[in-house]
Amino acid sequence: MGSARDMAYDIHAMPTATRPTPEAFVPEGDRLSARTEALLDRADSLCVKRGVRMTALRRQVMGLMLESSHPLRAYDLLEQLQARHAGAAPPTVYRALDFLLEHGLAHKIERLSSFVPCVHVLDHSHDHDGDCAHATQFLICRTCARVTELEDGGIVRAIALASRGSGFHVQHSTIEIEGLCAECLASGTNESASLPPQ
Amino acid sequence: MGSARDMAYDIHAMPTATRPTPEAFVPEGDRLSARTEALLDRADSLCVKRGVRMTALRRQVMGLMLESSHPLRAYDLLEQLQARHAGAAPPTVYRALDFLLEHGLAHKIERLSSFVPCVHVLDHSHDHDGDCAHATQFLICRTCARVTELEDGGIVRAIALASRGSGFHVQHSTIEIEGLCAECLASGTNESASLPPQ
DNA sequence: AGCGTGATGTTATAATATATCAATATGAAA
DNA sequence: TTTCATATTGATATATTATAACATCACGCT
Ligand SMILES: [Zn+2]
Ligand SMILES: [Zn+2]
Ligand SMILES: [Zn+2]
Ligand SMILES: [Zn+2]
Repeated sequence: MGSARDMAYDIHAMPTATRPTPEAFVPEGDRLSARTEALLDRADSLCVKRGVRMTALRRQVMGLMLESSHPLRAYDLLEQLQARHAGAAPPTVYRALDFLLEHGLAHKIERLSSFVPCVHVLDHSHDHDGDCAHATQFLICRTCARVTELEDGGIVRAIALASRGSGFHVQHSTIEIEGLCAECLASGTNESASLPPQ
Repeated sequence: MGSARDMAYDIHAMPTATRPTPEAFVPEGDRLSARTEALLDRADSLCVKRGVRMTALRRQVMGLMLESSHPLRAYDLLEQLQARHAGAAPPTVYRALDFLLEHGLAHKIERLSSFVPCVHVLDHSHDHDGDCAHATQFLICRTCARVTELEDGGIVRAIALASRGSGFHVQHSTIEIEGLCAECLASGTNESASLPPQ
């Protein structure tokens, strides 16, 4: 029943030199917000430091996520990508996502089979070394579908403690917390944003 | 109705008219362990208390999970189910799973798109009321693929605290912790059990 | 220019999950 | 018992999510 996801404003303000094909005569309708541009540039320079390439495609996918208020599914991204990028197919998107996930520039929300850009690209003290996989937790609002990324030490410690109690060595944790965000609580709106139950 | 045990695996004790094909003369090969039978009976009586029905199909699916050392995917269950239940199709399994999840008799491991029986069916002080949705956390071993269900208050409190800090009202949390279990740590084996990376 | 590597294009298919409607079973009411 | 409403299952089709496999292309290096 996936439908009616918001259209995202497009991505097309990349550096001209970066653009892959000459097929792109789309009249540059939709610009990215200043914030998005800044974050993309930040992500780009992180990639340079790490000796990996933030290609036009990857930047475009990252841009789509940054411009969205909520998590996007792979095929949402594909659809939006196709508007500008005729040949795009599922692997196009999944590869870009794999790269972004691998480098900690995006995260997958398992419960939603959806993806969000990492909010810590900005403040990355994480820069230099390869701690792309930081410990994160997500707050998922069932009403407005917005997702908030946390990096809460208390949760991490509690998990470490409980795991140690079972003799378990933690490598990665998926923490996805569903409920109602502060805004939706305040406004009393309660229509669920078509999230899976429970 | 006949005792729950009668229905347990004797799917062929169904009205003849119901049976799709005559091919089904499977001679009752596989018995369930005593532990599984006990847990099934426990689950059954929980259902009675709640006024819902632990049908033969549901019991069979639950039994398959209980007999497995690791999480099973829906189509794993389907395949095993089909050995006894000729007409089984994807909805057959997903419906049974929906029921079991709804009543807290099983859990879905999102990271693995797989399902495990709830270990707390036994000690359910949870009996009477409808707290089917207890707060759980899962330890997933990347080497042996076994999953351990926890109910750790420390984790729950840490999550409540962090969420409150964001003005967020928690309804449900998905906590899936990947790493190495005590046994695999001890034995030093490290071949991954084909789990997803990171 | 020639080469090696990583990135993308392209097609096909696997794996996971749900929609829909028909048939049947179940338990309670009449 | 018969009747009825509802829950469950059967059966088919399809939606959604994700990957395999191989060809081609772009980039950096010599
Ligand atoms: Zn992050
Ligand atoms: Zn909200
Ligand atoms: Zn449980
Ligand atoms: Zn293990």
